[in-house]
Amino acid sequence: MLTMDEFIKTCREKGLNVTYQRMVIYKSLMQSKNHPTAEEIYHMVRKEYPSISLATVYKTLETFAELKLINKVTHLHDMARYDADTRPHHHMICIYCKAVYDVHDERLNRLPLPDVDYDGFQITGYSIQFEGVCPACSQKFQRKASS
Amino acid sequence: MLTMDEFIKTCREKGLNVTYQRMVIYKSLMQSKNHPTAEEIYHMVRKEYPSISLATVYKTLETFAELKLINKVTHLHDMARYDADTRPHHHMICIYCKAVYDVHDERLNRLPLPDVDYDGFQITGYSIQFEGVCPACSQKFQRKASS
DNA sequence: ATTCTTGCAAACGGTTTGCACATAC
DNA sequence: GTATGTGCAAACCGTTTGCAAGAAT
Repeated sequence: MLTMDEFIKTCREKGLNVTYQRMVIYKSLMQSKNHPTAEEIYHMVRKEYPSISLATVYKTLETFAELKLINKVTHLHDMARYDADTRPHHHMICIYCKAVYDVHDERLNRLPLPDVDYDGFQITGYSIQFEGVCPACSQKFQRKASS
Repeated sequence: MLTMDEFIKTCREKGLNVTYQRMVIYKSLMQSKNHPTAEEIYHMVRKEYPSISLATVYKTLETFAELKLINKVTHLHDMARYDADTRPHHHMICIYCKAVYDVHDERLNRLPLPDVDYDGFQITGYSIQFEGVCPACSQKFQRKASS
């Protein structure tokens, strides 16, 4: 959540050309509260810059996310994944290979809910996504880092 | 995670015909530890039942998930969503309209990690997904329930 | 016999890609 | 001037759909 000046400075620092498109896209995302999709951002941005292309929006968002300027909320969005284990449990996702492991830990099933009624939102349950590095990728990564 | 007998019984109870395809798909998912995709299940199932079609696998998994026989791990998998707020925070997802709200609550940022080194998996962070009903859908739902 | 399910192929929709042109530096 | 980014259209790929044939009840 940067000011426009900070955004421009950060782009320069990260070796990213500062274009009008990038500024408008960042501003739109910053002003939006709903975690919009690329298509939604495209429609917002077109009001201010009608000639922008959808492909540019996709490329720009992906670039921002790689440089951690923004976050992709949906880590595992590429393909649906299923689980036959319907007990309440949590998941651990390898940031490299996207493997999903189960976390069964009773303590995590008794979190205090943030508020029974948060902004009028009625919470019925939750699940925790842990991020990290799986054993296999940990090996690869160490090998890569030490070579 | 049902035995095959329980699975058959549950299908009958839920008004689902018991077919060989459904049994093989459920068994494959049950034996798999990696939260497989539809395509992965398709390949596993084909070893035991080569003539099965990918469309059947998709339809079957969706049917199972609707009846809560299995879980879809990826709730928001349909489209990528982005967020300009890079501070650590959590999300609340409306199960009806899939709207995503932010949850900023300091207490939730200090969870005890399940184990520093869980099965060789190095955890670097986490985020919590709360599920529930947003104010707008709550209204719609109440109206529907009381009419 | 009726209803539900399957398999196929075609359609769909979100996302990516290749490439020529334009822009930032 | 060179490297980088943009826009367009086509390709891609995971998923869904319509429908005729087949299986479960």
